[in-house]
Amino acid sequence: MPTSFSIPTLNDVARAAGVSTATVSRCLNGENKVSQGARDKVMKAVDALGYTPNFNARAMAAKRTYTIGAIIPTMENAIFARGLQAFQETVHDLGYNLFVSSSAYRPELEAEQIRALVARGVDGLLLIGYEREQSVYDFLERRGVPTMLAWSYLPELAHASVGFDNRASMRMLADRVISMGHKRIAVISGIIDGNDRAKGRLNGIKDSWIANGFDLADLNVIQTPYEIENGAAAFEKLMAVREKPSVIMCGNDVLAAGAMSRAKELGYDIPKDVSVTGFDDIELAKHLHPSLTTVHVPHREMGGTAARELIKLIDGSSYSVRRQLNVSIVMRNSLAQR
Amino acid sequence: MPTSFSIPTLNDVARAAGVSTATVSRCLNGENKVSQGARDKVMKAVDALGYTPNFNARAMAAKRTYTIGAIIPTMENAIFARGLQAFQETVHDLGYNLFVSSSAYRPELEAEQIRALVARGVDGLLLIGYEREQSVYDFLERRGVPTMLAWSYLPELAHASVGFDNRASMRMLADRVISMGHKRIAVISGIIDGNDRAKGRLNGIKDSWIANGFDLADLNVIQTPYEIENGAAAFEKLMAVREKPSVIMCGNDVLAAGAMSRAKELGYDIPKDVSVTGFDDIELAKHLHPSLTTVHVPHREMGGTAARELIKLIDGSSYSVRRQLNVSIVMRNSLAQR
DNA sequence: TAACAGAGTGTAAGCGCTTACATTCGATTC
DNA sequence: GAATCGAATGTAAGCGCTTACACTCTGTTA
Repeated sequence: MPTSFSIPTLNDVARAAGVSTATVSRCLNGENKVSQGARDKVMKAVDALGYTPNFNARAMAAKRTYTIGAIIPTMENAIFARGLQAFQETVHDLGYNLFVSSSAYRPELEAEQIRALVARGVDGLLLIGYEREQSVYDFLERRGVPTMLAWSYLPELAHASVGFDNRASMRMLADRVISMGHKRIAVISGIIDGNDRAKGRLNGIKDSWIANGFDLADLNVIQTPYEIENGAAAFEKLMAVREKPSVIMCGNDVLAAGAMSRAKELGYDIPKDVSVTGFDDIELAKHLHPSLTTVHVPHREMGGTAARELIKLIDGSSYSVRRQLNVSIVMRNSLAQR
Repeated sequence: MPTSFSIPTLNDVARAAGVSTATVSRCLNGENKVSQGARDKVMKAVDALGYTPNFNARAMAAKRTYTIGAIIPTMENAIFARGLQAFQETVHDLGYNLFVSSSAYRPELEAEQIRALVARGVDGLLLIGYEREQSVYDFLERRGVPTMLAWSYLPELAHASVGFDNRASMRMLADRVISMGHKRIAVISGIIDGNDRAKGRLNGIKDSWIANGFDLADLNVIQTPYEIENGAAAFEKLMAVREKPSVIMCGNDVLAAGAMSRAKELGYDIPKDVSVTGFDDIELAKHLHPSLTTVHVPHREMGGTAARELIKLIDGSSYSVRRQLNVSIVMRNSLAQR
């Protein structure tokens, strides 16, 4: 008999309802081969005892957790917020729970978190980007954990993924910028080491720069972590040269927001004195002044698709998608003809 | 003998190392009563097999998970980011893992997530604010799950908490605003239903308003979810009256950012035509133009303290803190004398 | 030299579930 | 009326760990 101090178990419920543990379990798991009478008794007992199934025991016996893990590089800014929100809503609708952790852009921390999540028996995993040690992929493979990669797309990628081509997208924007007459471009990039998205975006600019006949040596680039303040500092540094750039292209909207902020402080008129571009099209972008020209990423679509496809994988589908999403340039007021 | 397809277990390691499962377990859990020889054999076997402990089994046997759960209202904007980051870093340093989920400001979702987390055997819980159904607290009490409340402070609160007095803080700001000569205040508040922080902040303004001899009927308030766009829309609505307010006080910096954005679009000069204030002092606040006058909340300190105190509770301390943190007004350029 | 302490190790009993398999029993079939 | 069937239920064997308890073997102590 359970004392008032102990947590009720399946056994307690079974005893209270006068049925076997198997029947209780079947009830709780929505199997249909339980009579109405038994079902009623069980539910009454569950309520009376305030029973909640022990998840760990369940996971152990069933080897299924209905839990998905997601590891994102940061929660500090809005970059992943919208996509993750959509991912979360979708997995929830499909009957799964989501656990999120953040790796602070550190590969070794990500690896540790992957192990922790797998050890907890997650049914599937969402990871951002594709650039990580082979050993991580080997581990995932060996443990048979379905994994979805998002935010990046490479046609030759061996893994299930839904994302966009960061390099081509940024190149598209750079082509546009150059076609508007800009001949002096400076770049505020994210840290590219271990970050394929940042690397792709920077390379996209370089591709365009070279293709348009410029010299790579003339392309001034600063790498800095994605924080507003860093964008501001980088802007100041890039403008402290004799031949000032006519446009500053930023690796994402957060850096661009920082750049624009410092620009105003220093008395530059955007876009008359200098143009600024971003990437991502976070909510803030259109509320900046002037509003920010950037690359729109369909974050919600990406999150939703990633969720649905990952769950297909979990359900045993052997076809692993590689879906490329379309991005689009959003022309607003921070970029002007030169 | 484990096939190449099966996941290695403690048993496999024990067999490979030629010791008992108890010895392996003791090794892995850092107990000191294992001889160096045995330890070496075990570690070699662990490496060779690529063994990772099954977390669910461990949780079940040990009734301890070294995992803490946190449920925050939203990940969509930066409000909770800094505090949560500090919380996460601190629990990590103390040997715990953190699982985060977001409730989208919906109490029933929060309750569901609390149950899920508790069922998973988290050792402790971080919750935002104090306003929730008594049944939730009863459940937590019954299950003996140490819980820390943050972002709010009420002296009469029965639970462990570390936060600040939202009402007094906002009142302090409102007093300051009124002392600067403002006689027509309008408010863009968060949704107060089920949100004690938003409610406290709004009441703080009302307290000040009344104490300074004004009529509550003259205080124009709009409630809206914390999103930039909503702040913009609310601003427009509040300004569309004959007697325009001289200052718009916002429930947080996100709403203020939206308000300022729309203000510029509509051609208002801040702070000459209308002043704007925020709350939280997120990174964006000082990068807005003009920079935003707001209430600085020591988010990192709050997160760190919450983590340390929660873990004390988990470790059996019966003293549950109720710590009030000091906030401060940050005077910047969006608020002017009137 | 006998008794004993203590360090290192092993044995095995759970932890709270799910589920394969066995059992029961009334309804149906011939 | 016997044989058969299927739906509802029960029995009990794990799932992979931790840990109380028992045991062995040194080195000490009286």
